[in-house]
Amino acid sequence: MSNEITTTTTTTTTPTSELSELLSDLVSVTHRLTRIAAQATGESTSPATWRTLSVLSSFGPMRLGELAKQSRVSQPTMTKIVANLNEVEWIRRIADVDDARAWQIALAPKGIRALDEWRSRLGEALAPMFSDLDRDEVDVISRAIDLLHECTDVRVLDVVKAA
Amino acid sequence: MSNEITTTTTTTTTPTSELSELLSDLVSVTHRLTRIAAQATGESTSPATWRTLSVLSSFGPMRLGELAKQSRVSQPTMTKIVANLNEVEWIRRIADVDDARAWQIALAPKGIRALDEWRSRLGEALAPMFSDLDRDEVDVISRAIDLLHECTDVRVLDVVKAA
DNA sequence: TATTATACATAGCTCAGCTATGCATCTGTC
DNA sequence: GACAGATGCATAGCTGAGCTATGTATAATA
Repeated sequence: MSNEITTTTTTTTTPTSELSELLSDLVSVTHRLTRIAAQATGESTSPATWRTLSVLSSFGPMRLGELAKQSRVSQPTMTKIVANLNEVEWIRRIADVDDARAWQIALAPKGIRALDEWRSRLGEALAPMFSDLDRDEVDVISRAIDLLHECTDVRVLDVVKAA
Repeated sequence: MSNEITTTTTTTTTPTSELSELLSDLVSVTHRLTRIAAQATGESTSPATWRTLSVLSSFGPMRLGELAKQSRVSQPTMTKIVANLNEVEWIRRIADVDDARAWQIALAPKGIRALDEWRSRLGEALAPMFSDLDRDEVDVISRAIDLLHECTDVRVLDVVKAA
């Protein structure tokens, strides 16, 4: 590494430089993990689709546009994703009683099953790489994921507006 | 869940089912983070390219094929990436003295700078979302990243050794 | 009722990544 | 040392995800 000069000694605040390195590392390792997962499971379904299903699973039915924001894709992209998901009956479109332009997109039983199966496949594919971890280490990762969820879930919206 | 029979009873091991959930969560949150990063920084350069530069930065010069494995892309894809990187002079191709078919791909000064700048941009873009974290929480994430690195890098090292 | 805003759909493009294959070089066997 | 197969990279061509721009229908409002 080339720019290691700026190691500060403060106790509580995290200097931006350090955060930068941390976050870029995270993005790197994370992206690698995604690729490993994709290759290991021979995935044909796009990550965005799984993310969409996850969002529906976590937050319940919502409009297509909202779903697009949550899943971080453009509205036209979400239109495609939803169309595909509809075709395989992983979701249902429910007419919005208050607004004839809109749909509520809801997870269908098949979608729930598919999501579960995906998670299993993912776990099976990746587990061998993580088999050496002990309880504590798994716990660290688990807590980190929770933190990342917190940080990316809610404020996401604010940051998006700013950009 | 198909192969849950093999869950051992030792106290320290983590059942596959839990790992599955954990890992799928990780992949989800991770992918979201990637998209946030991409959108926030208005990235035009592909993640694979940054990953390639990171690998070179961490492990030093290596062959194109090896780089492909490390970065988890196919060899033809890496050929493209390297061609692009070469064009903007972020890497240099060094003829391999032992094998006229091969090149050693090395990070060039411009590439080092570009990588640093990317990390900064990433940090600046994402830092606001993580500003509320205290030292301990940052530490948890940091340790998780280390663990992930270990778990995903292992074979990488073998591959490196092999060469 | 006419105008503007909003929600989703469609069209068309770009680019990353893949497989299949080609070409050059290396390695091993006779 | 020459030929066969293996290996390293390049090229061709395809697919699919994502985007912007725009269209169409409905809402909201003056």
